[in-house]
Amino acid sequence: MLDSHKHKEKHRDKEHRHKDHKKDKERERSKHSNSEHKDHFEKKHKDKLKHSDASEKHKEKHKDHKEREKEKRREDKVGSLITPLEERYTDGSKWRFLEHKGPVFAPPYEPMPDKVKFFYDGKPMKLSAPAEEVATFFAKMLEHEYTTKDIFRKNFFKDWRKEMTPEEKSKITDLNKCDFSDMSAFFKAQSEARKQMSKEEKQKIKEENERILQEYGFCIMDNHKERIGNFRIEPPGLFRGRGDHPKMGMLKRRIRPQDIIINCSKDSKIPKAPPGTKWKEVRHDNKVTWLVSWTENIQGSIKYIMLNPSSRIKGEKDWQKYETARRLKKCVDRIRNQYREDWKSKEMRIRQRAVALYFIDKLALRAGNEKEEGETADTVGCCSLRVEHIKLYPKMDDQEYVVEFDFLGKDSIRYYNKIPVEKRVFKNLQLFLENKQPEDDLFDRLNTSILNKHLQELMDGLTAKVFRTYNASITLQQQLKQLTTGDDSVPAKILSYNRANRAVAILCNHQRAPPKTFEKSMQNLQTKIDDKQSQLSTARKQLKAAKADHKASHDEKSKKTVEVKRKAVQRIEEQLMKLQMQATDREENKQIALGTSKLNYLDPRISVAWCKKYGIPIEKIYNKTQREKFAWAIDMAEKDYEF
DNA sequence: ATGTGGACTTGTTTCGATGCAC
DNA sequence: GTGCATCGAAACAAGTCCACAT
Repeated sequence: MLDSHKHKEKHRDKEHRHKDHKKDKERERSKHSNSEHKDHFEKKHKDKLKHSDASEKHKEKHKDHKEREKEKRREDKVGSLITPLEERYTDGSKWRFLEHKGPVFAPPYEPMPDKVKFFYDGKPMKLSAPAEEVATFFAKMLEHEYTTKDIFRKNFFKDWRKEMTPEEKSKITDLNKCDFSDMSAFFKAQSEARKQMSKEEKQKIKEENERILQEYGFCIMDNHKERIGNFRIEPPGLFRGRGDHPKMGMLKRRIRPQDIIINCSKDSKIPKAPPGTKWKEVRHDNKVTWLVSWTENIQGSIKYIMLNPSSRIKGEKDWQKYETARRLKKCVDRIRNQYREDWKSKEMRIRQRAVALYFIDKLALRAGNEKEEGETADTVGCCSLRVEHIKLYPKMDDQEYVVEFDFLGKDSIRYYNKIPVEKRVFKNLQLFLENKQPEDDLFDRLNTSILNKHLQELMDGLTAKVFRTYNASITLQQQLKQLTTGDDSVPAKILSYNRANRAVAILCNHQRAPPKTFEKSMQNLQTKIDDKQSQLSTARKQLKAAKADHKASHDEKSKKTVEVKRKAVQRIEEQLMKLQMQATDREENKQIALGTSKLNYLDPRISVAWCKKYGIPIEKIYNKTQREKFAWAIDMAEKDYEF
């Protein structure tokens, strides 16, 4: 009794300190960003001084003016981006005013035409509307591999039966006797018909979508009209978990207004629920960023409607993330020395923590939270690695102390890697493995919460995932420096950029299945290259002939011809080179997905600076959406930006 | 310490528009 | 114009991390 009381007391005390500490943290953070900001502008001014040269005074003056304009714009923009963050958000509030129109619901179920039949045990059977709707979900997926999986079928059938009338329930007892093929064919025809629609019809649908977007796709947050990310409620259907998910095939039920929580400001126009319905709740919580939420029935988790990545609120958060990673850059050496020291600790928990952190740092592994067994696919991250996921080889080929990793990570993507490690790490791993079964935790004295608490003490705001961000961004920067050659052509530079990006994607294990049409499209490209090559040799011959002709005649006309031919050769050479770059890029990219790292791990200012330094149009690196998401960086970074 | 709900980021897959060769 | 490959966007699943309760 007494003990537990004491324990509580201590705990509360700790909490207090924790909270105070947090306030300090916020202040600390503000200071940081302020000085970053000042640095940024000071450096630029210095540059300008250096550049001013008497001979170029006029030009410089003009540029100066333009620069000033630009700078002012940037200052305004950055000002609006940063200042409010610091002034307004120290209390944790995310906005002052929020107004929106609520979500767009999935269209109601449209019963199938009577001519489309469902067969049970070979005989046609008319289903009640609710049972029929769920049947259509299965029918629509009939071509998909999912429907052949046992768990999927079992879960689907169980949930489907819940929607049936008592009569249907007693009759339909075996999924194998269900024939959805007619329904499936109907949907295939339907989607075919959609593709065949006339231009006018397609245009009409497009316009209607645009109208809905205009009405529901935007909100007002603190004086700004902002794009909403996902304003449509997810329609009902069958749950498609990834990997070996124990819940695949379960019915994802239809979300109704009475399931919806609306979040907006008190003084805004409150969104109206559809006629005859009511929201579950309307709240006014400005400590969160979401506009709409509901609870999903598969895992019981909450889903949200939030703003688009281009919004101020997401942009600021993104910017903050990279600033944290840059602060890690400043102290990463210290932290690395520290964990190397900790490999020698007499305490097991500290050794485990240090080895895990080493993996997170070196291999960019994810933290690895515990998951509820049986609720999701069996996947792991660093802290949740099990004995069965690693193998130790004291010697392998010509390397010593090799660790082989083989496990399923996020989204059940396989992580396979063999890496030599320091002897001390290896010895520690051997120690951690002692007297354990394959299914036991490798780091039995560690979890993400312990690790993150430790990291927090090493650096304010540091968590496991910051290492991924940091290592990804620093790798991009180093690789760009290493691979880019100043006098390369633009396509060659872009190949270098993609290679740098690729190094990061490999580090983060962002794999992809080679596209189904990969071989073919590679061949097509090769044919193009071959064609170009023969074009080139023809053009070269023509140039030679023209030169000879000119040598003989020495007239103006032949001179012109030589020039024309020379130009032609040059053009074709360029085209050929571009194609070859493309082929190389595609081949190297066969099993690598660049998108995720580009979007989530690479400080966009590195890319912006690189573009500016080498005169590459930003459009070659970022598409429209990406430019919108990274608007803050495009505006902020100069050619000398350093991560 | 441990568990749980909640909020937010990160990730793959699917869908749909676009552009290109024929 | 047609069919098809490619690409961008939407959809939505699956992580991380934190606060709070016990």
